[in-house]
Amino acid sequence: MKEQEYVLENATSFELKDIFDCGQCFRWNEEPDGSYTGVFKGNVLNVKKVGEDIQFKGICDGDIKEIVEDYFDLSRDYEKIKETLSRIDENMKNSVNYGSGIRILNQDLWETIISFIISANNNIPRIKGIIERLSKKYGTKITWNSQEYYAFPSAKQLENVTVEEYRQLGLGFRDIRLFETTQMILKKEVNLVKLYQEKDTNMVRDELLKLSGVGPKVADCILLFSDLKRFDVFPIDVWVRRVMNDLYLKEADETKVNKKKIENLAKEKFGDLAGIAQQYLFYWRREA
DNA sequence: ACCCAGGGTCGTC
DNA sequence: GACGACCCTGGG
Repeated sequence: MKEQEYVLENATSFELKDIFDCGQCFRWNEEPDGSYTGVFKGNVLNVKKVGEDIQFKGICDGDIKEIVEDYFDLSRDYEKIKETLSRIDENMKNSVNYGSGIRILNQDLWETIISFIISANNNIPRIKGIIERLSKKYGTKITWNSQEYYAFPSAKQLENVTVEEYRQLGLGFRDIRLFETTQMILKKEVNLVKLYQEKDTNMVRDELLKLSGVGPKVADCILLFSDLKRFDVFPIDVWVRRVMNDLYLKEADETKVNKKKIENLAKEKFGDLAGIAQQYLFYWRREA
């Protein structure tokens, strides 16, 4: 663990605000100078955009270049993805244009599972607060630039945490779900390592659905936003339901729109790119 | 003061 | 399959 730097020159499809505010992650915060600092996979990193260059610096558990290339999904051709999606229709063209700097991060699977269990029927400021308190109380401290950061706690670090302690942290009714899921993972009732080896996305989803607090929406978010990295999913939340109804289905009462109908439409329109399409649409509808 | 919604899931009917 | 309950917080 030592301080390192890396510069990605002439970056395309890489806007800090789009990446960190599009709803996929909860631990990146904007600094006064417009850069962002975050904690992930035991690293603390500051990311700054200067012209078309992206400057990374921080303390990393490994080689910074490799860590950045993996986490920021640098090997994927987002320009091509955007081109494909833009050709679908005018709506997609607009949403892709709005969130043109989005990249889907390769986040730690365990952290993503817990984070999205916490996200259920919750709002983003509160989700961030809960995760921060959880990390501060049970995670490993990392000091950088004389500031203290806390890594997301491992399953092992949460092994003996009680439901009551979770409740005190402000988890609300999700306390029991966090407790049960942690125990299931520690006992390998759901084996996270094996999830990476399974090719069929539906098989992986079925495994994730065994976890307490993981329903269809959360499972799809885990599949898309973690380093499982499946793009052939389409997480449907209130915002996506809204935007899909406004653009395509046009039913009077959006809350009564059939989920299966949305799923089928997404599959038909976006195919293997449904996940990333969802993210452009979500970000566009929520922010614009 | 009061009500409502927020990246849903779960148990019950 | 539909329905209500669920903790907590910020905004109207």
